[in-house]
Amino acid sequence: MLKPLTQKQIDKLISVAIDAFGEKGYNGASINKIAKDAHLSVGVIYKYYEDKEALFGECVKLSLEYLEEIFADITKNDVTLESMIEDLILHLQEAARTHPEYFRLYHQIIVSGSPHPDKIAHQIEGHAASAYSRILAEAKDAGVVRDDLDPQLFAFFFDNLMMMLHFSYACDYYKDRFREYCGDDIMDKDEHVREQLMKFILAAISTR
Amino acid sequence: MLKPLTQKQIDKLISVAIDAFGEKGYNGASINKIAKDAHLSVGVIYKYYEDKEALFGECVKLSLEYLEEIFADITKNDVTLESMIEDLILHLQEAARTHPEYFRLYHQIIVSGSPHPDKIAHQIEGHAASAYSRILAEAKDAGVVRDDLDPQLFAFFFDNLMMMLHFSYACDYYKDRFREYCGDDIMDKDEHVREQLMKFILAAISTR
Amino acid sequence: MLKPLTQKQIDKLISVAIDAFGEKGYNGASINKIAKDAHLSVGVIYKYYEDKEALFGECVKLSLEYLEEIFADITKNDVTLESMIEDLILHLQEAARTHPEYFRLYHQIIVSGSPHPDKIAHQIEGHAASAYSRILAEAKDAGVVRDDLDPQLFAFFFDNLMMMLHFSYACDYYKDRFREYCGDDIMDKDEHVREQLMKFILAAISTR
Amino acid sequence: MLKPLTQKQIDKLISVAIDAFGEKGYNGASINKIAKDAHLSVGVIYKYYEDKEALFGECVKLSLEYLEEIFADITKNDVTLESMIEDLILHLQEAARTHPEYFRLYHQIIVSGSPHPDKIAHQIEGHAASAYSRILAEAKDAGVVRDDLDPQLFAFFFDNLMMMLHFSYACDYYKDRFREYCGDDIMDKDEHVREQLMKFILAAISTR
DNA sequence: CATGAATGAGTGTTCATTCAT
DNA sequence: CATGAATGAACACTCATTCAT
Repeated sequence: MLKPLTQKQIDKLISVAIDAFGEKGYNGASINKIAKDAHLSVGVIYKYYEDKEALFGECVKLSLEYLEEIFADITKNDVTLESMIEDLILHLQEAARTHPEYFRLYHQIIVSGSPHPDKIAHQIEGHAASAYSRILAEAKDAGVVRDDLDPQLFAFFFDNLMMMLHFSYACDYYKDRFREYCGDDIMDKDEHVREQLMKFILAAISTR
Repeated sequence: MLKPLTQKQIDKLISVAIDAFGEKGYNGASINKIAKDAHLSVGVIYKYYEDKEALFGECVKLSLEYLEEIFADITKNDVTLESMIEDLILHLQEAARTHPEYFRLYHQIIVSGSPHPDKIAHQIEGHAASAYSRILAEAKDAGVVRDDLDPQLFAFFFDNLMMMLHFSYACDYYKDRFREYCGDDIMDKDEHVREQLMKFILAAISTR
Repeated sequence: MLKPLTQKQIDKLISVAIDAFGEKGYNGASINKIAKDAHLSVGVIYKYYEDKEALFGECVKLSLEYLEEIFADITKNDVTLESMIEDLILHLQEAARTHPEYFRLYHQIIVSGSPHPDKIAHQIEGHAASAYSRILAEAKDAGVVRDDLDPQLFAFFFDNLMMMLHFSYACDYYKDRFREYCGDDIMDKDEHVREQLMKFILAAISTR
Repeated sequence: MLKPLTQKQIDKLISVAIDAFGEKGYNGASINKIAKDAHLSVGVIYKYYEDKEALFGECVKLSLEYLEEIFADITKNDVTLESMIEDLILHLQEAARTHPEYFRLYHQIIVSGSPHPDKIAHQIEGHAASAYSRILAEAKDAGVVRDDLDPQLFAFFFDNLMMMLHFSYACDYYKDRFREYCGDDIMDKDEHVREQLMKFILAAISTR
């Protein structure tokens, strides 16, 4: 951080790289093109990052940190289970719209067999997992959640729905699929989607 | 070795290719490496497949056919909604275990970088979507499904859970995530997972 | 010639090969395509010809033999210098029209650095050279040819004109060039060309 | 060696490329081999030239420019028809000796296999054709040229002789042929050749 | 030290040649 | 022995990485 590259330049680099990796994949993205788009020399990138994989790793790390914030925000506000879930969905919808590139990159991690990024990614998964588990444990104690569900599996299913939700707002393929399932104007009905997903989840987990 | 490739050799080629494409993606996989791993010459691949895209296409086609069978099997047995869903989950669990490479390839198609991702992958979606719609329509007619849910969104959420399920058995990243959520031995408890997922889904969709 | 391939098959092969080499050049022509077009297996070609170069050499040899015949024909008829030249031009015009492929191939030899074919080609050049020299020597003795011309250079200039003439009827590039110089309908005025070329040559060589 | 290629290196590259293309033709020449011979990496060629065709194009362009100079030089000196022709022959002899590679390349363009042969080569023709036409038109006006010759065909025959002349000094096959016609020492008697060719041409075209 | 042009291993693909059948 | 599918070196071209400036 004390090196000749300003923070602004690094931010630009990472931002350009996240876009590139997210759109074209690890192999499809070109370091040289990233350098050009970030108005940087290739050389300087290699001063900061060992190789392509390291740059990819950094992008991933930062994207995940961003995602982390979303979850952090939610669990801060101590409210009802229902409002928590609604909040989470709302945040994900908004985040996936304003920063689809982070989600797209997240999606690329899964597919790129790089050994390094995984660790970072799982770190953030861990956060989500524990966040969800906490929410659910509390809800269970409050008696609003049925107790014949394995809380871990529940959190897992829940996160699955959340992941697919944000991918469906951020990634082209999933966007198409979303429209195919729900009609071309589904992307204009965030509230309806939110409401329905809440109904789905609440019914799934609530005591009768 | 100078007379036509045996079926075994072709199978080996396709199997190697599916692995390669599934692991490294379309761009990351190398035809020359595939040839070497399949103990074949590069040239012979080009006798059987016009180009890399054609080989990829063949891999996709075969994977697709395999996935189709799963859905075909399920809807054949005319049974209750509950047993249908159970059947589906069971089949997906088994399929994702015995042929994870098909699901990995499927996943690669979804992330950018593969040629014609739309055409190819939407075929699978189409099959799944219509299978789900049918199941659900029947169930609704039978009055076992609540009617305050948008049927399209419902099918969408349902498919989301199914996709995440098979990816969680087939793709390394998702496998790790699965274990992180549910414990290292979760992959040995298929029945438990199935049972819990059924509970989750049935509660979500059933009339009270 | 006693081998399983009939003479007809060999003829077909050579004919196809001459077309291919003449049109696409040595490198551009494909042995496999030649085999296919000649309804022969690749293998059998390699039984008859050591390699691609040998096949090319054979094509060249046969083409040149064909050209040789033209010259042989002419010098047989003992006539005046004038009629000889006219005969030669006429023959070349006809030959270049009926068998442009031989001339096209001849043209390719010049350009292909193959060491072998040259010898064969020069052989035929030798024939032409001596034919021309003879004609001119006789004419000189008869006093119709000026004697301040080096007979060898004369024969050379004369042959140059003849070569360019047949290339101009047989090879695409030279055909275009011909038309560009003399108008689009020049190919329909063989007699005019012949007459003019004779005037040109006779004036060049005759005693005043 | 990591800062821009020096002009010397580029010149070397083009020179090597012209040799390669001129000797083996467009298809026969290998970019990788050219790079090696020019002591350059393959990659750098592609920094300077879009693709093989572009490199070939540059070689052709330079050769063309050189050939143009020859014709430009000649017509500058306003002299008699005779001296013009002598000048032209002299220039062609010298040029074909000092830069045979340009003429060899020119010849390669003519035979099929090169990209865009028409566009490229006709440019040269155009220059020559217009040069000849001008020369002859002037000569005709001056009454030194007989008027029973089709001026277009005349220019054509004239150019034919000039083309064969320079090819005979530049291309191996034609060189051998030249020697066979005129003796092994013919290449050492440029003046004699020039004188004889002039006699030949002047007699062919002059009024008696 | 940052630069960015040069590098060269690696890519997809072709085709002259071989050799099991 | 003829066949023609298989072979694999070679091709044009790319791009992550290096290093002279």
